Amino acid sequence: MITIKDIAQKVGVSCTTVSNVIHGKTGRVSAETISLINEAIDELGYVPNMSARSLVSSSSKVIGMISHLAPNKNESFIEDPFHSAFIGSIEKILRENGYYLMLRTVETTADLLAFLRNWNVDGLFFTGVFEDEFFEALIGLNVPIVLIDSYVTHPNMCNVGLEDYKGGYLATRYLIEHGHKDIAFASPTIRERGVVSERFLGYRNALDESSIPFRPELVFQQELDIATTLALGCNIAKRNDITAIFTTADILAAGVMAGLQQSGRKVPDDISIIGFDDINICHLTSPQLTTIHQDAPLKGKLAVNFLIDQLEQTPIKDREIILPIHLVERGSVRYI
Amino acid sequence: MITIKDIAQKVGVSCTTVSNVIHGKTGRVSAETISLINEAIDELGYVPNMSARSLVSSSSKVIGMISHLAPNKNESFIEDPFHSAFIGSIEKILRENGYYLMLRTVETTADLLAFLRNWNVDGLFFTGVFEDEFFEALIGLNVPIVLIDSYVTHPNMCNVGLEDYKGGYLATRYLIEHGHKDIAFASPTIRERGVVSERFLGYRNALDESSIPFRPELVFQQELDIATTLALGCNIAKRNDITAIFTTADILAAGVMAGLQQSGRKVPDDISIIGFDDINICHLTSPQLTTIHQDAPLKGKLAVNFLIDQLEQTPIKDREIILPIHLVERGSVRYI
DNA sequence: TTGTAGGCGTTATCAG
DNA sequence: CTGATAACGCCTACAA
Repeated sequence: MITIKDIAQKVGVSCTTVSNVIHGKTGRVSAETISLINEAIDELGYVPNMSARSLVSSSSKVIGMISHLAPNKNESFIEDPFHSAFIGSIEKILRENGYYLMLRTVETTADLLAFLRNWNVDGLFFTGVFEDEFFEALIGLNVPIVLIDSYVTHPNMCNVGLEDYKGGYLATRYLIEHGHKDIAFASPTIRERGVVSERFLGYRNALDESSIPFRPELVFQQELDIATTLALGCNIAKRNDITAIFTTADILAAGVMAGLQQSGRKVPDDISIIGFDDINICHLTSPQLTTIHQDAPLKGKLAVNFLIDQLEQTPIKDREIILPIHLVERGSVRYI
Repeated sequence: MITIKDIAQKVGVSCTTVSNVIHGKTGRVSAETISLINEAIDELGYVPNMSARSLVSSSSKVIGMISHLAPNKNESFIEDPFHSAFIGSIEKILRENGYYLMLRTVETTADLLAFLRNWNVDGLFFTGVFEDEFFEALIGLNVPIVLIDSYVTHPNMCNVGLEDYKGGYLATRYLIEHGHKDIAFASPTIRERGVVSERFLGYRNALDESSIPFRPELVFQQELDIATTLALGCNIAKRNDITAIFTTADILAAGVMAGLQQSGRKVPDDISIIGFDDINICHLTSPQLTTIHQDAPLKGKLAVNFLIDQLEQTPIKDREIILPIHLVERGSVRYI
């Protein structure tokens, strides 16, 4: 392993000088020394030892992308295909800024704390955090945190989110404008202050606005795994009191649509359906899925920028970015 | 930050003893001291500093999951939904064994080398490596490497793969048994010694075995992004000389099927199609996709076990595991 | 403009 | 059975 010492020896200077040059503290170093050092670095192929740096500087350049799992569940890190969409985008921008991305699943607060201290983690990303004990633990941490798709805010954190309420509202109004009155709402569990509850609110208000009574029996909450979503489609297929479904995730919409079709119902002839996210899958269903579009890579990018601003102490104007959504018309909704 | 020193002081022993207890070198420590130390560790919430460990022991417990990107391309880390499926599985098992997972994209060999030395990376995962300059660089590394889905082998590495040839063969024979003769082959670029070329070989041999002449014009190679796969479906829809398609990825099959359907062709009435992987998407198409099944979580699990065996110097019998595949009949193939 | 020295938290060696 | 001590690679006062 080539160390700073090696290159200091080769050039005939001290470690300090080498270190200074590496860090651009070039004010008090002769131009010649600088280029000599840089040459040696290239030649010997010097690469900094991050562990040593981390040890001495209490900054590690390690960013954690945390998945908070319920202790009993046996899920994998990336369940929803949408979730995984911006990990790539995040890794890319972090890397370009000299950071490293660790993926880590934690079950308890203690797990998370241990992880942070194990590596002197510089910053964290979370998605879909709720206002629970876990969040309480988060706010005590003195590590920059960026929350994605979370409706919990705190002066210590930044948030990147979406016009979820508007998305729910637009989707529902769109269905209403197409003559639908019996509109189901399908989603994962609606949790207080979560993305889904915002979308649900949009749904409710669009209904209210058109004086369509809200019927609790048209709200379906379940997991996002394929089997469950298919089953939901099959169940809805048996009923005659639903003409349209607003679904809070494309993956859910696709499952429900498949369930409906496998039960002999036609989309959109018998039942209209609208999704959320605008992931690739929208193009794979027939008919293609009408949905609420969001820009996942941009979300990732903004999240990283937030984190980096916090890390580099760049003064941050806003601590929150709400990305716009818009409706994309495809073929899964019809006029009745 | 609580250090080993803190707990040594609290208990009234030396750092050495604490370190020894932590590492289970408990042979020469009194039972009382041991429990005292363990209590203090719990009470003070001691967590090891991995950087310090890494610095002194030249083992970091960091495992890299590397994505090798062509320098110009602007892809994200996880393009194929199948690819992402076992990252979760890998993270889980690594974690259970005391390792940490870093995601990293590299463009050049130099990038990779720098990353390895930055963190004293203990081991690496790669997927879909070919026999190119990049691979040449890999074999020079003295780091345990597990290759996933790669048909390059080397005494220094372990491989986890699939019965790709058999998969291609079974899929094609299945189509032939259903009366098809005009069978297209759709895949990403067929590269020498790659997964796809093995599947292609299976396709060729199944054809040969039934004395069906191979027609190069029925081989379609393109990217896996949705737009391209849809376009392929549309193109095939225009032809009348194809009754069935073997596709080397479900995501591709789904796109082609959608393209066909959007062009007014019926699956499987007009054209039969069979996929590969058996990802969730198979259940979302209508008809559901007949495909070649593989067990992605198991693949991840075996890959990690391989790596850990290498890391812990466990003697390894085989350096290669080929996972079995089997055909799953659903609704996208019909008799003609 | 450059060098010296101390220390970050941990482990290993070797002596008590 | 236990404890000093040096070393890992790097950074930062402070000194020259």
